[in-house]
Amino acid sequence: MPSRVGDDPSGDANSLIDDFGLHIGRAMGWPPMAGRAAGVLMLSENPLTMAQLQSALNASKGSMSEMTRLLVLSGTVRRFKQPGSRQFVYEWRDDAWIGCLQHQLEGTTDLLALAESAQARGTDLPDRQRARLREMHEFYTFMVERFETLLGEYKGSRQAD
Amino acid sequence: MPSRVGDDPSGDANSLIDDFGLHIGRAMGWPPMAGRAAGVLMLSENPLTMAQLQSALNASKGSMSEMTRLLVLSGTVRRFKQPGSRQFVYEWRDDAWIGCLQHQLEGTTDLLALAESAQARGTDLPDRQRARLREMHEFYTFMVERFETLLGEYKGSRQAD
DNA sequence: AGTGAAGTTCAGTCAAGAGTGAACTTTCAT
DNA sequence: ATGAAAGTTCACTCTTGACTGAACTTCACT
Repeated sequence: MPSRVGDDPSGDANSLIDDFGLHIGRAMGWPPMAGRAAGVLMLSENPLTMAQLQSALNASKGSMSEMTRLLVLSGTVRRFKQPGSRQFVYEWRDDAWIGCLQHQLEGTTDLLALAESAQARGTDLPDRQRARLREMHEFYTFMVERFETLLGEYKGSRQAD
Repeated sequence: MPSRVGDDPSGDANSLIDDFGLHIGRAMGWPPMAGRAAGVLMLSENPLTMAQLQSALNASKGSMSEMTRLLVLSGTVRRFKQPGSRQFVYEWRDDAWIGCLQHQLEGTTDLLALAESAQARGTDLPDRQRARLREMHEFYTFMVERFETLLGEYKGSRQAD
């Protein structure tokens, strides 16, 4: 079972891949496999076909289909066809981290929505509880606003390169 | 099975509790039960004993022990004894959201550590891959720094009240 | 239109993790 | 010191969700 990474099939590179799987996967709310796929693509010189990804990760075709779907959806990976080829290849995007930041913003926005709904459903509660729901709402309002700023700022800092 | 929330045992309040369980629990990397417990405490007029939490959530003693441990550790809930009582009570903290923000900061710091380790392990890779690892490192450096600012700012905005 | 390769879907299997409850330890009032 | 109540631990069960693989669909070239 060859599992090449870049051109270095060492155990080191593989443990790095697995670390990505565990940590980035968890951070993004992905299954471990998606994080590992992200790691492989990040460390690959060239775009990879699904078959290459599959053998690098020692995984099934079905799983690869799902993972590439997730990665493309998240904005971290680009999917395209090389001219004259009938199969897709996948490549880590230069602006991948913008996608991750956007993803965090979306998650926070969902929690803001929950806070709003909670506040709306709790109008007839005693003062203290209403105050708590208000604090929650204020917190997530603050967070969403700041995340938006952060996203703009990060995009800007990259264009300045 | 009485599951009172505040003084309103309606289905509405319970579905709100379950929403907390699903969304906040997920956001904090907790099991659903911890998020539900957080919800009950947030919506309770008075501090609750473990027995009260248990009956509100219709859960086991062992589970309550673990959940209160998580919540106290996260900094969202305070555990103390009322004078003359032999049992602990649990109360949602005024500064609970600071704990959540700190938690996010810690998660991001872990990813920064991963990025550093990845960069260190990838010094002999070709340019393109090294550049990707550098971008990852820069991204998480940026995020940790900004989260720290955010935390300070949020703390400040609360003191101004 | 026909053919084979590429990609997707989905029912089933397997593993990870949440929750339980009984046994155990700690704590405190007497 | 003793005993009852409070709290913790842990082996087990049950649920959830990740991954597989075979059947199916889509696509591009002839």
